[in-house]
Amino acid sequence: MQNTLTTEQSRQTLKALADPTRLDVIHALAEGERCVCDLTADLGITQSRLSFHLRVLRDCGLLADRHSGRWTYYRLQPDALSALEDWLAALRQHCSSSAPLCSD
Amino acid sequence: MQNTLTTEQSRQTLKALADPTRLDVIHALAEGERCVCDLTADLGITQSRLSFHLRVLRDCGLLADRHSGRWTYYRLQPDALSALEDWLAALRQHCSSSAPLCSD
DNA sequence: ACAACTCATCAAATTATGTTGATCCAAACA
DNA sequence: TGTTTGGATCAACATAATTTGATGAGTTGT
Repeated sequence: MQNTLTTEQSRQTLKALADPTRLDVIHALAEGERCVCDLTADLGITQSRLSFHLRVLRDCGLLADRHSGRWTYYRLQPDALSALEDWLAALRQHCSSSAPLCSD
Repeated sequence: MQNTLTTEQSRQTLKALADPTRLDVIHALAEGERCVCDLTADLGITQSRLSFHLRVLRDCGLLADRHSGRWTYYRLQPDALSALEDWLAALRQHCSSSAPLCSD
């Protein structure tokens, strides 16, 4: 329940989510785990390009992977989204606490 | 209360937050409204560089500005953070709903 | 062993972002 | 009016992120 993300981790996650291709990946995985070759077909992008984005998403914890035979399956880690929500909420609360206008 | 952010707006906000200088700006403004010259001094960065980042933050709705005399004051818009939280929560719920593993 | 398949990784090319320094405009003040 | 100040904007440069195409490593099936 507590927010264990550092500012740097949050920044990496924000950056990871701020890309259209990666959001497409996330939406594709929302329906369930998929192997890379299926994702490549679903999204209509090249394999190396997808591999690049999968790595970004995995590195910040948004995805997890699993190897089986010659396939690699990727799945979402919703906890990473929760952690980011917590971090954002803490930031917002800090911002809302005291924000007087300048008296000029 | 409802989330009115489009995917594109959310993406812009995520991108805006994913920058160290801009997070510094947000933290500086958490204590209250400030004029650009004070922010320049507080953050120790050049004026044009700060102006660039203020624009990014204002364009995505995280900041609002106010002109008085020859000064421009910037302040946080915590609602923009709330809206992003809502968008993230919706994304997470969509992701958590049904995510079966592949049977292989 | 060989061939086909899945996927990661690398270098090179491309594109997007951020920084710097100069310039401009408007407001204030002498 | 001339001068200074606060701040935005622009062009040029610097840096970072993404895309592409090629290569390689591991797996499966023949």
